[in-house]
Amino acid sequence: MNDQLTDVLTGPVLDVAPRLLGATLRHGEVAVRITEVEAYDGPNDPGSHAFRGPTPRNRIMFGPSGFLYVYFVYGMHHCCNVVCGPEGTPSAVLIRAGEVVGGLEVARARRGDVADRELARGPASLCRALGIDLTLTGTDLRTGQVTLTLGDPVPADAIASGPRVGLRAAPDWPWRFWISGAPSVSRYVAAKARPGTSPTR
DNA sequence: AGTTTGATTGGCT
DNA sequence: GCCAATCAAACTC
Repeated sequence: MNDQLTDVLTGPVLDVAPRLLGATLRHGEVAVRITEVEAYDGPNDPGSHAFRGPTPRNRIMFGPSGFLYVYFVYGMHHCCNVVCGPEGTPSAVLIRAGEVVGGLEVARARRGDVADRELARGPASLCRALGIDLTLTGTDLRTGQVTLTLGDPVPADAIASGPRVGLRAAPDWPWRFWISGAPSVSRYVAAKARPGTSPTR
């Protein structure tokens, strides 16, 4: 079964990332329309978790496209990615933000007292609204508990791009894509400098 | 076996 | 604007 989703996701990550804008990610009742993503290009990308080769955490990225890669950071947050590219190419697209379009009550209960447009604003907030955690890494997005459904492509003139958020490596690559003007798009934050490292001298 | 760090968020000086 | 929270994974002996 070679559906449209598989075909699209198996392409180059820089094509896949903007194509995921407007797509719907669903887990149970909660569904999110994606408004912001970032591309990570495996072995060629010092910002990627897969840059230094396979590990227990990132191994799902080395398999075929169409699976969910979830990781845990800062001792409290989950972030989720869609694995893309051909098998053996560890590329992925980080799902950074979206608007809740289904299961609003459940999402509100998970997120607490925030405005609806902020329910899935930022990658960790999005995972929390959707109830995504480490147990869901490796989920098949065509047949699993978490599913991805493509929307109509967002026109190129409605897509903006810029540097990825919070990266110390390759901070200038403009591999973050978002729907221009969408209120759920997160704010840009530069990586914090490492102590003892001064930019000049 | 011990140390460092982080694809973040929310609360407070 | 700045900084603490909090721990799994990666990295370094």
